[in-house]
Amino acid sequence: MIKIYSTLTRQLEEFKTIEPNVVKWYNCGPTVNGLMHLGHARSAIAFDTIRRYLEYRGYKVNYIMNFTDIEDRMIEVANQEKRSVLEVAEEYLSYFRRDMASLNLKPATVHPRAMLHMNPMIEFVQELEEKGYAYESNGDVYFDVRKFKEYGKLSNQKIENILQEGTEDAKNPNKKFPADFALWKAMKPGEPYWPSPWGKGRIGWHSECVLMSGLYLGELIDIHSGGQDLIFPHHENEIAQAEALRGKPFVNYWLHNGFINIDKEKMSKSLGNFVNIVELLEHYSADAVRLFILQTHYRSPIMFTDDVIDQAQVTSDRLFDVILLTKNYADEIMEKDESKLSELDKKLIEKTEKARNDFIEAMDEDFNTSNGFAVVFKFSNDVNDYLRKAENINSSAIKEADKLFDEFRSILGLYEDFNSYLSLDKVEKLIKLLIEIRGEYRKEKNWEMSDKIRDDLKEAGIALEDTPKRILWKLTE
RNA sequence: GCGGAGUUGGCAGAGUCGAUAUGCAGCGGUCUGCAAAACCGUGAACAGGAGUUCAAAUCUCCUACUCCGCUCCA
Repeated sequence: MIKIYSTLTRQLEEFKTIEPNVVKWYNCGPTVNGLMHLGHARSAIAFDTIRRYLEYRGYKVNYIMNFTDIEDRMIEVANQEKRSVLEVAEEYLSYFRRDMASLNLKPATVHPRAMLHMNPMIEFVQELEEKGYAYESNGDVYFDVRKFKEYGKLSNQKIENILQEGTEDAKNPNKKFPADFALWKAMKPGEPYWPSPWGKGRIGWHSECVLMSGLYLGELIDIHSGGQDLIFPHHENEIAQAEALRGKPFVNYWLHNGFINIDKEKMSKSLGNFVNIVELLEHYSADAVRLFILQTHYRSPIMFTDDVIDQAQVTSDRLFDVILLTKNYADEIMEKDESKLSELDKKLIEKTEKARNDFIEAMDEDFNTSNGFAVVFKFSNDVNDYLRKAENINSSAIKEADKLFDEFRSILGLYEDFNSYLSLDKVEKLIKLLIEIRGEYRKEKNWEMSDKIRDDLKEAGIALEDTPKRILWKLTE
């Protein structure tokens, strides 16, 4: 049984989907006005892993993650760079896709974009207005939070404590009440716009996600997720719109990931202390970054220091080694005689089963990847031990271990590409070395050994050709 | 001010009433022609104070400190 902590109830709850074996999940994605940084990566990796785990547990996960491409900051950046918002969005979007791929993040089922959904959003705001939850004011449209009695329930705040006087937004004279939030923003000079019943303007950020989640997943969804900073006001405002309009619940489980801190401060765009993913990946592998993030439970804060990510790199490399060694042996064709299982074989098989169960147990408890990794590391010790101590490596035992490593890798999103590890460059060096050694044998007229090397290589798909001047080699098959 | 999370060994980080978390780094050992790797063992922690309990890192209260949200932000 999977348990999930929901921000709304502030406790662990049994995970039950609306439809059997299907998860409807909306994750609030980034605003594409800059490069992907470690904070985005934390959120994306945490939820990517949870998604992968749910898939492992047999769910079909319909995972929607938006890209916000029209927003105050988008316009700001566009003006700074003297380009259109669309151009800015296109460029950073492509960078995001690139960085997400390099972190081995699975693409969402759909990545919707606000700009492409302007008409249904306008209709959505109109409906809110018709039902009396929204009011127009000088071309803006605001949500009247006092009309929604449960406002504040997600962030656990009383309406009178929200938005104190003196904050920028509370002073907005178009609002009836300081906490009211914009559904539609009237165009200012130089801004992009869409026509609407209230004049030229654009959609407010908080409406985008409600509308798009409804469009792609339906009115009630299983999971809605994002960073902890989105609890208020963003998700609070989503609930207000969705539930006011529809008169029924919007989301069953609210998931929020913790932040990454640098020097005891949160990493954020506004503080300018963020670490870009492109730059980080120049020094550390994507696997190390994923491991660094997943070693900590997704709701806890992470302190970023060079030391800690260095440690993660070492750990990641060690883990990779044992998985690679296992794969090397699992790929070999060995006699499969299960009646000849040694004590060590049997023990390894037992440990494999136990590790799988322990891992599932850890992950079932609100996706506790810390405990999950503890299981993975213990198991990797056992396998390392087996690989060195077993008299004969039994194919059924090592293949089970390899299979479990594959499961771990696919859930945690680690070491996806073994082929790139065995690069042609390395193969080339290896072949040249063998040719050199064979040359020594030929000098000694040790034809038995030199022929063996040539024959065995040929069988492995590497053909050697002895020509007068040099030895040519090529890969066959 | 209001709301929330937290303070665990050298570092990171789980655990939440009774077991050895785990990783990195130490230290010792095993293996070993050399090198490397690996495995095993080991030391070391529960912010401070009071209370509840047979038993508390784990529950309650108090104190101190940290972080987050209340403003665009993952």
